Amino acid sequence: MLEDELDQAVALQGRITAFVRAFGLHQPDRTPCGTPVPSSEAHAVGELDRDGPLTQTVLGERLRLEKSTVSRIVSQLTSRGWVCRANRGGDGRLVWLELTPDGRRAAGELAVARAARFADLLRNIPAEQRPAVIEALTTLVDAAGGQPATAEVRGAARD
Amino acid sequence: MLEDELDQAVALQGRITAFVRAFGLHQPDRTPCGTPVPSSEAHAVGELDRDGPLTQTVLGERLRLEKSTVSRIVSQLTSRGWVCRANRGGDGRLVWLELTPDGRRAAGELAVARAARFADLLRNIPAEQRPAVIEALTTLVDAAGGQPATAEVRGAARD
DNA sequence: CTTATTAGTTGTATCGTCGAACCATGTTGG
DNA sequence: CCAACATGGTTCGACGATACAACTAATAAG
Repeated sequence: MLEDELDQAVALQGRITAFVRAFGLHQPDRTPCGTPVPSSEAHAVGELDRDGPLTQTVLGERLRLEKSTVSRIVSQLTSRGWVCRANRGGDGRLVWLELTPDGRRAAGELAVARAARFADLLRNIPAEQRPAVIEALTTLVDAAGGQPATAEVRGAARD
Repeated sequence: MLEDELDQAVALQGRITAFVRAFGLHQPDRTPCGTPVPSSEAHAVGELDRDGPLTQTVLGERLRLEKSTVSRIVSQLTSRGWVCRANRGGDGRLVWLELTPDGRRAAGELAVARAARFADLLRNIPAEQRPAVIEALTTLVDAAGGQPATAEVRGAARD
């Protein structure tokens, strides 16, 4: 590796860890929305709200979580009355997940809280730099996504 | 809020959550470095390696963690033989943290693993875009840091 | 010298995730 | 047609990460 590239890697690492810490991505937070919602559930709800009914496996792929984890999250959401598990025809193994009306309402409230949080962040970025920041993040996601966190790679993540 | 700003906030949110998922920032991973190291410990070691001896409170500020959490992490690191707690003179309440030789060695190995991980990421970004991405992340950290995750704000984090 | 204040520790609770073992349901190949 | 394999989910057990509250020990303030 060239010197420059190493420097850049170190810089990138520093920026990302700094952002994780500064933005509080560390903390196992509950999102406020009437009743506090664990963030893993909020993510799942958001995904279901965005892209209609999904099977658990697909939801897991979207969230990049193990099927066992997804199963648990979905159980919590159903006991909250936000999601219903259905076995609609065809393949009897598939569990189709769909938001209930309550779930859709909750999804909306969560989206608002989320938007507020990010709007605050945005407000601290000079307007003329905003498009560049969003663009850069897109690039970053592409770079990270092309190389999904497989078992071998996954180990070094996050540090 | 203007329409544009809302759109941007939504875009920003989408990009950030996508990155968190794609890069595996979710997963409570162990970093490989001979023995697997929990990532919270890896962060602490990295910080101590970078900026000499620190007190626990200061380390907590750097990592943005509660003092109780820091205390626990440090206990794990000392039992691993990587950090020593010292009561060097002056204020008898302060616990000074310093890496042992083993700790420094481990810090080095972790740094290498980390660098490799980020170098991989970087490799997927076209060379000419790299400086822009790093620059954008710096902007983002500034924006997030100016508005530290205080108790009230913290709730909506991460979602 | 009594009363804060500050640094850390310990106890308790919750969240978040994984991997392995297991059970259905489906699919495939003799 | 049935045995062997594959696939979607569930349950179990383990561990990591974090917060808050209650507590101790040391120091600073009055």
